[in-house]
Amino acid sequence: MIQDINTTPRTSRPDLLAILEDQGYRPTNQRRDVVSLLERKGEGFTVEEVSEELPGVGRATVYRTIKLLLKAGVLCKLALPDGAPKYIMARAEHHHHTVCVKCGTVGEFRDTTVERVLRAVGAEIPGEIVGHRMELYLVCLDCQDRPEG
Amino acid sequence: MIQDINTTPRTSRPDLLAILEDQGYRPTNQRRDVVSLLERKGEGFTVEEVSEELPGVGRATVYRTIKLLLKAGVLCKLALPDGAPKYIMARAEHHHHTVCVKCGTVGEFRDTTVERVLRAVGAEIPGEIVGHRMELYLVCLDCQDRPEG
DNA sequence: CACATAATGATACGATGTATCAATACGTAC
DNA sequence: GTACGTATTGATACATCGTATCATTATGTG
Repeated sequence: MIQDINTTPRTSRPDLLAILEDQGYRPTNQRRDVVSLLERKGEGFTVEEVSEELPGVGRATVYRTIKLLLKAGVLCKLALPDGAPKYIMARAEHHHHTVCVKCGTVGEFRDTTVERVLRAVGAEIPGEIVGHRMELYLVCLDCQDRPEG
Repeated sequence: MIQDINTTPRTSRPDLLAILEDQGYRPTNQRRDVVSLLERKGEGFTVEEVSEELPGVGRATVYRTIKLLLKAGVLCKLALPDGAPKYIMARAEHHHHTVCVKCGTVGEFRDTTVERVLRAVGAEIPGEIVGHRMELYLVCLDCQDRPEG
């Protein structure tokens, strides 16, 4: 029922730049730099963090590129308990995220039951469901092992 | 299974100021002003909006008071699709929110299945679940009726 | 009343973006 | 390759959502 997709291979590294090109966007050097860094990172990052690591690319351009990748569906934006945003490479399948509230590590899971329940709930709520957001917050095993992080 | 708690009476208007006093906070005039406004609003608001309606209370104090109410559990903080925060008076029972992406109206629902599924998912994920976030985004009936809102 | 402390407000600051707009790079047509 | 129109960029300013600081003020208690 539940699939820990962390142990399954990630969708074979998509060529993010090619995805942008397919949508009619130009493959500029700045975009090349950004997606190249994201492909190396992948495991949960903030935009400011990316921007700091790319001093040669303007901050606005980093935001713009990440916004394009979000729209293209190759990035997910998720929220920490306080609402702070965090990004992670998306998978092909719809899924949800877990976030360790101590170390910030992001995990992923997929559970068909969750989707079925959401659909059932949606069917009984007036209005047309157009999306949802769901994150599980946890203390990961590593952080449990060292109580005073 | 699903309860539309929008039609059930809200927890008999709690005296927010008394709740703060019970926690050892002083019932100042500013806090009185803030909670009085929140008790009249209730249906989804931002802090800036509250602050603008209370020119006599400093912006920082509004934020501080709302933070106290959040900690006390009498307010919920939820996120719009873009992550923008919105607050609403909490109910006694745990519940989730729906947000109309057109008009921003917040609704509430409670579904025991959702909680059971989340517990089941949590049991199979390494680490200790300490919280979750879930919002449904929809286009409410009113907004469906006027297509170009 | 006096005193210790909690609370306030002004201000500055930090994070997360978006809008503007002149300068530049890119793709295409020749 | 050149010229041209347009997409993109970067600098800057601005908007939102908060928090930190700190001198001033209000509050509760003895």
